[in-house]
Amino acid sequence: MIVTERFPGKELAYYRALKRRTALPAKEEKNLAVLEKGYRGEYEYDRVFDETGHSSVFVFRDIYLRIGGSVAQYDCLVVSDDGIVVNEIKNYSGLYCYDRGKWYIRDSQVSEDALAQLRRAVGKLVKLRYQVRGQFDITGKIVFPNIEFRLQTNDEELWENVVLRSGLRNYLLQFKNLYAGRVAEEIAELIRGHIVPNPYFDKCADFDVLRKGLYCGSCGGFELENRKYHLVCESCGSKETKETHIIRAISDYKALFLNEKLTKKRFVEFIDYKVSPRTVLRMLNIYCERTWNGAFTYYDFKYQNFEDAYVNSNRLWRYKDYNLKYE
DNA sequence: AACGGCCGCCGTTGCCATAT
DNA sequence: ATATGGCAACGGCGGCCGTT
Repeated sequence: MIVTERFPGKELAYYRALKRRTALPAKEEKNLAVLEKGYRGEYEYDRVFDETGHSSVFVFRDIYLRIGGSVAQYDCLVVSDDGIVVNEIKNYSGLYCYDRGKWYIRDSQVSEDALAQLRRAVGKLVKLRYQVRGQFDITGKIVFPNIEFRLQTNDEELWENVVLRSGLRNYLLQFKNLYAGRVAEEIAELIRGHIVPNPYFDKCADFDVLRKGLYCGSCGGFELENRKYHLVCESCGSKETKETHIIRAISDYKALFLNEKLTKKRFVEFIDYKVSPRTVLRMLNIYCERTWNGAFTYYDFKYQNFEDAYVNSNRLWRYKDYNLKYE
């Protein structure tokens, strides 16, 4: 069963939201593409794992663990009575060569060393196990979920530590035979106790240079006709409720201004007063946790992101979206 | 200088009319 | 029935000002 769900990370969410409202410099555009590709790989891995089934084990997706003063990121941890399996997911594509600790694609060396990362990730957990005098196994694999990935190496140790797309289904199927009882519960509890938010990303966008307003969820256009209940995109004709637009904007605001409080005043400025402040306030009170602070009342989005709020807010939508993208 | 009452500011809420 | 938004009332807080 899934203990922690995977969401697009802070950095990916930040650049996605930023791209909507500014022109990204080439360097950031490239960074965004790398992040998107990585996320697609994790998504593919999750998809196959969901298909093969994980009901008998505990699965942690995309977590950061603070162990002994430093924080390590884990793409996926599988916990059973046997112990912990670490999966480091790399969505590489193309022909990669590995030779004595170095990775190459075509003639250039790859900056990261997946095997070293896996060893570090496992090593951190070994340290944690030592701290609690635990008695369980910790193993790991590098998973390459991209069908276009080819690996060339004579290194036996590496081959023992990788799972290719062709073998992914079979690899994940083995977890069906594992069992999570009392021991697994304890390990899962131990892991849960060390989870921290991603400490490595704390960028904050420049409010003043961002394009203000609301944009179409289908084509991204900012030219919207303001009707009652709906905003209609003037370029593609998609019609979305004001509620949908506001949720999307709250989600973007959260991704863009990590260190900034969300206040109503700031928010209506962010959406360029496209929806009446009265309605905005109602939405904030539905989708956010409010903290009273005298003149400085602020709101915290209850959901991970737009999709999370859109799908998991259990409200009946009297007025529907007519978004061409999803039809 | 310290205290306290008054007032205005600003954000929130209640209520209502209206559109769908 | 429900979403929206206008309007007015409400309430917390800080500043102002007069009194002690």
